[in-house]
Amino acid sequence: MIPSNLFKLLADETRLRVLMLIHQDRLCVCELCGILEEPQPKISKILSKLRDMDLVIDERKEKFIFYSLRDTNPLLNNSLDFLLTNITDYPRLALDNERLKHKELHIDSCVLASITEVS
Amino acid sequence: MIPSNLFKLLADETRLRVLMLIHQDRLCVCELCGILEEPQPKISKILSKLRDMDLVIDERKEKFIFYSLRDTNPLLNNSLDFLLTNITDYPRLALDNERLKHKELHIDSCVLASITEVS
DNA sequence: TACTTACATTCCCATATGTGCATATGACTA
DNA sequence: TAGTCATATGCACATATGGGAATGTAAGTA
Repeated sequence: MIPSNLFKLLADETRLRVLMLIHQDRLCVCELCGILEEPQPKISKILSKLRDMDLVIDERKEKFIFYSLRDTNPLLNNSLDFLLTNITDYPRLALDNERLKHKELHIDSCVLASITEVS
Repeated sequence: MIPSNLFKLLADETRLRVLMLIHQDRLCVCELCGILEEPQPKISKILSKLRDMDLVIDERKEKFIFYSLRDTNPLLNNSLDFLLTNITDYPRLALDNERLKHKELHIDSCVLASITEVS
């Protein structure tokens, strides 16, 4: 992939936040919605685009589909890792990561059930 | 700057090519046009935007204005450095860099004169 | 002062793309 | 088999932004 097109992926704030999260963890759509506080169709469309570009792994577990980032693009990984390393400089991403770590406290109980079962 | 906005800068191919070049060297507009084979207003607009964002240093030498990238944004530097390190994976950028190294061969003689004087 | 050269800017347009709302799909369950 | 929940998709719209052509500006030169 041409580098400017890769950066285009990272140029949308919500999409970047999604990428950061699934770069670190396997997450389903409703978990992402919960952490990011964004509407479900928005998240689904983002994941749909990433799926079309073959950048994610999607696995169904019962009613949920879990997404994680495929480790194939060095430039993508470098960018996300750099942000992760310096996450304190990026408040929004840092907050997302806080919520990721404590995701049980921030999402619906139905999702919580599935998480405990999966993990 | 919010990271997605920084990536937006890198998401345009021509602008990324300009950034890569002035990250490595002090170049005037017509040198950039010569190396990139892009029209002058296009390059000027790109530099104008970068200037507005306070990302470049511009210095006039006689008839020419030389631009270089200001070293202030860690995410920007990390991205450009990564591309530079892996430049063989990015043919277009690699070609630009070839032309940068041999720029005397690719640009107008009037510009050549200024280069030899400056360097 | 007129001219040339390097660079900047304006205007207009085409295009791409993110968003919201509504709805569809598809797997699981009672 | 009907219903529910998680996820996906379609449509319409607003917006942003890159591009080209023409023109403006400003510094140096004859």
